[in-house]
Amino acid sequence: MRSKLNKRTALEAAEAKKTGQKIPVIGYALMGRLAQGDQTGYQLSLIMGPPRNFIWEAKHSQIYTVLGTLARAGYVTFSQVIQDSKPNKKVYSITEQGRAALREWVLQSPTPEPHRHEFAMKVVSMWTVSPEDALRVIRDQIELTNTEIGMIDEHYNEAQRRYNTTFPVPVTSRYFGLYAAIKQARDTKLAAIEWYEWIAEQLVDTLQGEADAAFESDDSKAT
Amino acid sequence: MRSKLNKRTALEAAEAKKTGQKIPVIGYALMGRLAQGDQTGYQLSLIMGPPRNFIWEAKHSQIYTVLGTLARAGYVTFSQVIQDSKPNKKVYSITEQGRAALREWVLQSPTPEPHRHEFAMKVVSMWTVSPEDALRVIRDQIELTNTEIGMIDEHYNEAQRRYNTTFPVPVTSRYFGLYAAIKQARDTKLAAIEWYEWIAEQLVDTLQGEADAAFESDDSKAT
DNA sequence: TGTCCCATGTAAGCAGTTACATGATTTG
DNA sequence: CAAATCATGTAACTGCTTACATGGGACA
Repeated sequence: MRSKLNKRTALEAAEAKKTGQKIPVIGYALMGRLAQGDQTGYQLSLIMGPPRNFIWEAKHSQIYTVLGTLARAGYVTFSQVIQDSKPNKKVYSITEQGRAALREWVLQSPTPEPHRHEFAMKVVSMWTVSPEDALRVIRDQIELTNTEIGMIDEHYNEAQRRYNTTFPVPVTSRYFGLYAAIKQARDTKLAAIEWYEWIAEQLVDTLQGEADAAFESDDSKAT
Repeated sequence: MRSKLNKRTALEAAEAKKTGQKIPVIGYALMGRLAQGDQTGYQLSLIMGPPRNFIWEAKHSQIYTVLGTLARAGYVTFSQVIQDSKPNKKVYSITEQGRAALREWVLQSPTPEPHRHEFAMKVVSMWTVSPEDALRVIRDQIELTNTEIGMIDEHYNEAQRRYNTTFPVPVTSRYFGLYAAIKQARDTKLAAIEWYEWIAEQLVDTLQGEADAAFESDDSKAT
C-alpha cells in the first residue's frame, strides 16, 4: 500500500478564505469527527449516514460536497492514498483553522432548533380516522421505534470499539460528549414509546367500551 | 403488510401525478388545522409560525405558497372576504378530497424522522473547549429551554381558548391529538433539561476538583 | 453470475429560509 | 408620529434528497 500526499497550496487556501464560505451544521459535524481522528469521506458517510447516526444524519452525496467546501475554506486538508486491490481514497484531516472554527461554533449558544415532529402532527389529525386504524398506526410506530433503539444500541457498542473505550466515560474524556449524546438519543426514544403506549392504552379502552356496548345491545336483543 | 403499504404509496403517487402536485408535510399540517375549522393564511401563519408552534413550524412565506399548491390540487378552496377598515382576506376550507388525502397520510405508518439535534452535536464536540466554557454553553441552553417551556404553556392555554375546550380531553375528542402533542413537546423539553443538568453537574464537579487542587497547591506554597 | 463492499463524485429538484414588497388601520 | 397589527404575496438562495454514474475485488 503506497501513499502520496496532495496537500493544497497556500495560495489556494488563501483564496478560499477570502470567499468566506458559510459552513452548514453538517460541516461542523464532520469536523467534530475529524477532530477525533483522520477519516475518509466514505468512512464519514458510514458513520454519519442512516441508519447509523442518531444525532445528525447525512447522505454520502452531501458529505462529499461539504468536504469539498471545507477543504476550499481551509478547514480540512486531504491526502490521496493509492491502494492496490481497492479503490483509491482521500484521507481528510482537520486543520488548526478548522479546529478554531469548530470551537467557535460550539461556543455559539443557545442553539434553538426548528420543531418538526411529523408523527406528532399525525397524532394531531388522528381523530379523522377510526380508533382501530389509529391504534394500528400507533403500534406500527412503537415497532419502528423499538427497531431504532436496537440500532442506537449497536451504534453505542460500535462507538466503544471504534474509539477503544468503555462507556460510561467521565466528563473529562473527549468521548464523553459522544457517550452523552447517544444516551440522550436512546432516552428520547424510550420516552417516545411511553407516550405512544399512553395513547394506545386510551384507544384500547375506547374500543373495549364500544365492544362492551355492542355486546350489551346484542344481549338485550337476544333476551 | 408491506405489500399493502406499497400499494398505498403507489396509489398516492398516481394521484399526485394526476393532479401534478406532491404535497409536503407542511401541507398536511395545514389541512389538519383546516379540518378543525376554516382559517385564513394569516391565521395559519400565526398558529404554525415560530414561536407559536412546537410540532411543525413554518414561516408565512412558505404557508402562502403551499396553500396555493393545495388549492390547485383541489385539497382546499378559499373565498375572498372583503373587509372595510382591514385588508381583504382569503378564508380557506378543506375539501372532501383534502380530507381523504389527510386520512391517507395519517394512515401511512410507521413514520421515520431524520435525526438532527444540533445541540447534541455541539455536546459531542464540547471536549474541544474548556470546562468553564462548556458549562456556560450548557447553562445558556437550559435558560433557552425554560423559555421554550413557557411558550409551550402559553400555546397550551391558547389552544384551550381557541377551541373552547379544557385539557385534558378524552381520546374520543377531536382535540385529543393536539393536547397529546403539546404535552409530548413539553415533556421532551423537560427531559432535555434533565439531560443538560446531568452534564452540568459533572462539569461543576470537575471544576470543583480543579479548584481544590489549586487551593491545595496554594496552601502548600503558603506553608 | 450476481450481489455486496469499497470509494468517489455529479445533476436535478424539492423544502425551507431570508429578504423584499405593499398598504391600510389601530394604538401608544 | 412611530410602531404594531392585519393581510398577502414574490425572489433569491441554501440545505438536503434522489437519482445517476463508474469500476475493481470478494464472495456465494
